Amino acid sequence: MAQELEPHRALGEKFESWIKFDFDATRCPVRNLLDHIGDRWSILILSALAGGPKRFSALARAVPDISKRMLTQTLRRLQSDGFIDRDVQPTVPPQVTYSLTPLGKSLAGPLLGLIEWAETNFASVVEARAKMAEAA
Amino acid sequence: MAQELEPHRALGEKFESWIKFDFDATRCPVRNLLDHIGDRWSILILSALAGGPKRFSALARAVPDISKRMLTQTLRRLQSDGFIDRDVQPTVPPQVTYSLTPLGKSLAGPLLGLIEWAETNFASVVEARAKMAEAA
DNA sequence: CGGGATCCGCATCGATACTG
DNA sequence: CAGTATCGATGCGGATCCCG
Repeated sequence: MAQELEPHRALGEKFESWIKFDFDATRCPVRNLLDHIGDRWSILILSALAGGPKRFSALARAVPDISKRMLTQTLRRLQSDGFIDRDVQPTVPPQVTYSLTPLGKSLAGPLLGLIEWAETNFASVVEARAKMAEAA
Repeated sequence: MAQELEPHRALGEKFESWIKFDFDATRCPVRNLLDHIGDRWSILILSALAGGPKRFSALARAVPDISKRMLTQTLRRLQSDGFIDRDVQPTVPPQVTYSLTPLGKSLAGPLLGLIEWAETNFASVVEARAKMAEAA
């Protein structure tokens, strides 16, 4: 009846195939992606840049609770993964603008799916947690 | 021409709306989801269970490099978030089976999207990293 | 303005040993 | 079998100071 395999079945089959990579993070695509954007900040930064290019200080303002250290670190990593571009204008004072690469933009689709899920199902999760808490 | 907004544009607009939550993890759905399944193991466990219910030891075998400690901890958390069910058969020795709840299954869709992206774009990421490395 | 360098606390996680 | 308890390392991440 469904035109495709149910998502969770498909996910289960995917999982089986990962074993072939011996769960080596350098070879398993999923582990690799998780290791690189699964941290606290990457998805936030990527989302912030999704609306258009932003300068370093603008990013810092957009994500108020990130330290400069972590912002720099996260940006470097996203850059070396090919998700964002770094454009330096050698003016005084310097202007550095970050923007999504085509690869970065292509990641926005899947990310958006996850985020929309979070928004629609947030209430259910909170409810589930409340039930667990009162059971304890 | 696109029947919907380009994904990265849509993501950018989402991001703007998160600011209203003051980036409080207890109220912002996205931060909350990230805090709970953004760790190293949750997505792996969820994927392992997507193929069908599994017992504790079966999960340990499916994800070889997880310690019992982390497996237990991750399972408890996924359970309290309402993603998985824990079924205990009071036999000797005990049998504990974990399975995805409907909520957990509903998460499989978005997750699958992300995973398929990782598989198709893994090569590009590796290539980007190689370019960065040689530039240094 | 856009970082780099350094110091350091704190939470996370792994290994090991023990239990019902 | 399916955990719990305890200990210890490690490394993430914040705070601070400095620089071109």
